[in-house]
Amino acid sequence: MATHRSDPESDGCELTKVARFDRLDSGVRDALEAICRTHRYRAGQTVARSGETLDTIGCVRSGFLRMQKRLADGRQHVVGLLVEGDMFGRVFDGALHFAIEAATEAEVCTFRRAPFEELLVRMPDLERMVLLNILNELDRARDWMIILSCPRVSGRIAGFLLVLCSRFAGIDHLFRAGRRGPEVRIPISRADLAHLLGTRPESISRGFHALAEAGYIEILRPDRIGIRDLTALAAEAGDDDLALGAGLVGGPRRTV
Amino acid sequence: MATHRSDPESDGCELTKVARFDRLDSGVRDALEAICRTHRYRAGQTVARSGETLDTIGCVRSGFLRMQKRLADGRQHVVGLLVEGDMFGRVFDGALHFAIEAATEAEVCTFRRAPFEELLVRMPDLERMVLLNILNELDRARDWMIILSCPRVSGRIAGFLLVLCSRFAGIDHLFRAGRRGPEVRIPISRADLAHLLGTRPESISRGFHALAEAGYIEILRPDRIGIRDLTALAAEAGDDDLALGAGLVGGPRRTV
DNA sequence: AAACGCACTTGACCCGGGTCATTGTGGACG
DNA sequence: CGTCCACAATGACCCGGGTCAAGTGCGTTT
Repeated sequence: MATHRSDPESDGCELTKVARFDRLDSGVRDALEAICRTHRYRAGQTVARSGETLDTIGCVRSGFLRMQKRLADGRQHVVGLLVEGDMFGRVFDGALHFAIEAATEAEVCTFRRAPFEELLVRMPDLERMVLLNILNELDRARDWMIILSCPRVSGRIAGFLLVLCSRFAGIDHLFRAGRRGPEVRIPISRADLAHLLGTRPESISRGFHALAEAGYIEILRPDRIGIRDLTALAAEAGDDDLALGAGLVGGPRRTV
Repeated sequence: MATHRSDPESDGCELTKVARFDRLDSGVRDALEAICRTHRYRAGQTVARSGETLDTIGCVRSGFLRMQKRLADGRQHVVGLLVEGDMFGRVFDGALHFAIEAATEAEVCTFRRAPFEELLVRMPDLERMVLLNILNELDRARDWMIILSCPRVSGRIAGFLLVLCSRFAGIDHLFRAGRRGPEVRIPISRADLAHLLGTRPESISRGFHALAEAGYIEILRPDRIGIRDLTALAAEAGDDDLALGAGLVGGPRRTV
């Protein structure tokens, strides 16, 4: 990691615990462990700046990172979230086109770039995994474009909730079955959500309350939403096949 | 290619003419040529349907393809354009998540999938190229999200024009230096443009004329736009560094 | 040359949401 | 226990653009 990164603590790293790596054979994994370090970030800390050329490849172990681009007019747009298991950084080349920040407390493990790329060349399995990872990311970006294309803010929120549901299922501090249906935790503020969905905090607020009034969701707390009608949400998002469920935030859609 | 594809004519293929392949050594290229066929499509023809599992990897030789997703509510959203040199289809796995149609007359060459993947495994250079291609696509998708995030339609149009300019520079039937500045050809209809930019044809029209009234562009013909003030366009699009210029429609941003 | 079709343009109307301002609300801290 | 502060919610206002409906221009047909 570049040194300007307000140096979070750092220590070793057990890759076996990261789902995405458990298919690799242990030789590859051992080689990875050797060039891996773990870093911790507090919410709001910068992980990488736009334009920066990272000397590492990163992998999120816990928490959320957001990728965002600051625009000339001051607008700031989030182009994606990174959650547990997601990788970032550029293999073989180049500068980032967006900044990466911790959206919540987060653990990130990093591989030094040169040895990582060497490994890539020597270990086709690993290169294959990286390639599939990137394909996944591409799919998520496209799904995200579909969500953003929704003309009404409430539709975009609905799409986002669907994504959260499918992504968080199984992670019990983010997704639980309440007595009246599933509940998701929104891990980011209204302001971040607004950036994410291309709108303003006020409209996010209005959107949530519109969905609540329609009976599709229940606002248990600002950051805790009860899902009451999944199908209606999908319709609101304009999603025909709940395909968004696999969208935006991580989750391998295919395996090696 | 799957057989339902209203069979365009097809013949051999000279890969050396496709810019993206000219860095590969001739051995790899010969191997590719052996599994390559060229197909021609008329504007509007379907190249691949959403959900279909292509048995080929494709590469655009001329013209435009558009990737689009039809939504439950009838809306239809374009998630990207493919131009000369761009590749599509999925290596190693999976169904397409969107349909691919010819936006204009187009030539496409295809590689049968199984032998292509075999080549990938045997030829690291090729796999590297494919990986970089996908990374490029990802960047373009993110840039496109930035354009789509622009709240005003005129800003989105401005962003689109920037992309066209940078992408078309050098292709003289699409981009020429007129006496009062560069001129780009818009290769698709207002209706398509509306789908692309997440709006309606009427607003596209109004947007163009707003930019024209501001003096940023001149509408020589509906499909032929004179660029008068590149900087103002960039500002309108909210782009701080003209980064969009390398966006959406193809164009390797990095090389092997 | 007249008629037709298609794509683009223009106008009128109205709703969603951006914007600004104000008012809750809950947690941290003295 | 009260103060402070950040965030969320709500209200008022107005502009952009979605929508529906004509109108225009150009190429093609007969």
